[in-house]
Amino acid sequence: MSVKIKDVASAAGVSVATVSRVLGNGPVSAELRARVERAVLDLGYRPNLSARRLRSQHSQTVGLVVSDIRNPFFTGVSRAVEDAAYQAGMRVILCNTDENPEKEAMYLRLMQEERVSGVIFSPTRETSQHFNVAGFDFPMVMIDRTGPAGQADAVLLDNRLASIQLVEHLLDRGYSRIGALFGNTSTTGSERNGGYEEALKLRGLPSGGRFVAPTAEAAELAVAQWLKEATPPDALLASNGLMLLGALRALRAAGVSIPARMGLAGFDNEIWTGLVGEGLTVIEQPVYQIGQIAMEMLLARLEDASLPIRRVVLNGRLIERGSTRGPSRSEH
Amino acid sequence: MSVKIKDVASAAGVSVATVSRVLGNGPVSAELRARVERAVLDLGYRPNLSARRLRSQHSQTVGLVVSDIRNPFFTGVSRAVEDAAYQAGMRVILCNTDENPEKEAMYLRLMQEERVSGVIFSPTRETSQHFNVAGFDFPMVMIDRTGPAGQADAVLLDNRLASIQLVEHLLDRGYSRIGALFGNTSTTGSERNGGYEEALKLRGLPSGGRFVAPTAEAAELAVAQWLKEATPPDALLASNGLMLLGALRALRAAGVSIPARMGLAGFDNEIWTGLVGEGLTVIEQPVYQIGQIAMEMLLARLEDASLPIRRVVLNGRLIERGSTRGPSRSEH
DNA sequence: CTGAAAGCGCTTACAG
DNA sequence: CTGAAAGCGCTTACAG
Repeated sequence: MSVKIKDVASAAGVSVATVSRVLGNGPVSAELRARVERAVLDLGYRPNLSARRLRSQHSQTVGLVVSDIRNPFFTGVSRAVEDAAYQAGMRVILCNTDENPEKEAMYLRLMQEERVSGVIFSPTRETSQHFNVAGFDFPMVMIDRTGPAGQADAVLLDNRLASIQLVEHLLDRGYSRIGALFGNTSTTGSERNGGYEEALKLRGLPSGGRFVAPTAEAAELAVAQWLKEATPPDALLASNGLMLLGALRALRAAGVSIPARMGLAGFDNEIWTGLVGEGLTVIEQPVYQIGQIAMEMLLARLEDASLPIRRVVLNGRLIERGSTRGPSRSEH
Repeated sequence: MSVKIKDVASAAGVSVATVSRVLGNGPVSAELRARVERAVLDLGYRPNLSARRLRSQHSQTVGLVVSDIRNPFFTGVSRAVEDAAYQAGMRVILCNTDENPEKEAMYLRLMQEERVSGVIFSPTRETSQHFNVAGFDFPMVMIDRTGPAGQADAVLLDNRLASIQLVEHLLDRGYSRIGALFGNTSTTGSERNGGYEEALKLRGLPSGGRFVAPTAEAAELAVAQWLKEATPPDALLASNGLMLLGALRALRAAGVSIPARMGLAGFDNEIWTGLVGEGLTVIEQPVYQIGQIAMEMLLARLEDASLPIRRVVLNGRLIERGSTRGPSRSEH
């Protein structure tokens, strides 16, 4: 079948150990090294990574476990993780869990079978509550969502602060009945709701965040219903790109003008948020950096397992656009 | 360290061969099977996939080599490939090549080292021209872009037809000077240009497609310059989602009204194309199916290497939106 | 610096 | 149906 280390050894007239050392940059005389390199090229030899992993007990592989790679946030993160991983000579295995705790469990089992070096994980709230990092042979870095309190490294957005910024921006612009939609499957939703409530309470205003599935469809439905109620909000905050999209669709379908009749703001600076109407006000997350830092933290821990557990909290950036320019004066 | 098959064997009082057979659904008596399964559960045993792969000579892994996972087309494809792969008990290794032939070569070498079962590949034109599928030990399925003529399975859009549909639609709507932007790194761009020229020639109209890097930035620049020329087009066709975005930005920056002063249409039904202004007319690609079919073709070939080489060509779907409603009458 | 030998954790003929 | 043994392709002590 394919050429193996033994073939290279005979072609170069050395032992397999020497070939292995050349490949691994071990101590080899210049002459033998040259002969081996010649033979590798001539034969087109490619080491078998399964054999190498089995023998060396290092898989040089990291798992990336997220809900759906098609969520632009995770798309961006994954690209950063890949870049950093390949630079460090590691492979990435990507897993989509669809916010489903059973799939999460299944993929984590798979990661064990792969004997991955580590995992970068964005868990559902359910999973993060009752699972024990100690039950796994590999370190984990949580991204976007907190894992079990203090058990693992994490890189997160300051969700509370971001929500506060968004709410205060809306209030400054003259909106007063601020509604909000949060995802019900992650800790992120709860944290953002926390900031939202805090900011309103500070001004003595009532809050009324609603929790729905973190999808465009669920958000669209929720907003459509909300508009039919007695006192609908005059501004809406949506907790991720998909939900912001759903909210926008519902408002358009109902003919509610933005920003006059309804202010609209949310999370994730996706391409379309800058193109739609006069633009949607959003909190931009440092997506690429989140992936990059997660990978750095993982590599650091692989170097030194005794490192203290770390949480890196990044600030989002408020991008003000037309969708929050303020309510129409005519209503006052 | 971690529990291995030998531990399970002693715990169950059987040989390692029997444990292996239970795991692989081989012929084992009900009694021994039960004892082994008990032991597997008790010990939390997880087979080591590197060892399994080395011994069985089956990696159960496919490589997915694309230019950038953040291109929504490839994001969608990758999700479909993952889904199909995991269902077939296979793993996916994702590689981003950034339209760079050197990275492509590097990752294909890596695929050899992984001893992948097969690769799903979207090559640059340069790579596809002078590379030999026979030089690899694994089968490939090309997606989105033709590989070396007739050497490998492929699943493609009918790019020529799609371009024709787009051009005829623009002509029907009253546009007459139709410009076009195509990516210069793939066969896809050439094919789409072919359809574009053919459709115009049929009506006796001049064509003038321009080839640029398939990025939003390059397209934006190209359109900005085009607008300054003596006779700019009255409609523009852009060959993928990123270029369509760039074109849109350039038109907005120049204050050119769509669809009155300039019709705009392109490829890829990305979310924002339906949200912007009165919507952009696009050809929708069956993204998920492309990934799904690619994986099916790969699995079929792994079953039977003697299968004839196949090309699956899918039709796009024209979605007519406001951006091509027709030029303003005032000009006539 | 170099080589012979052991062994990583499995699967798979081979016998029985 | 079951087990003892060989071997997948490497790396890594161990001697020299």
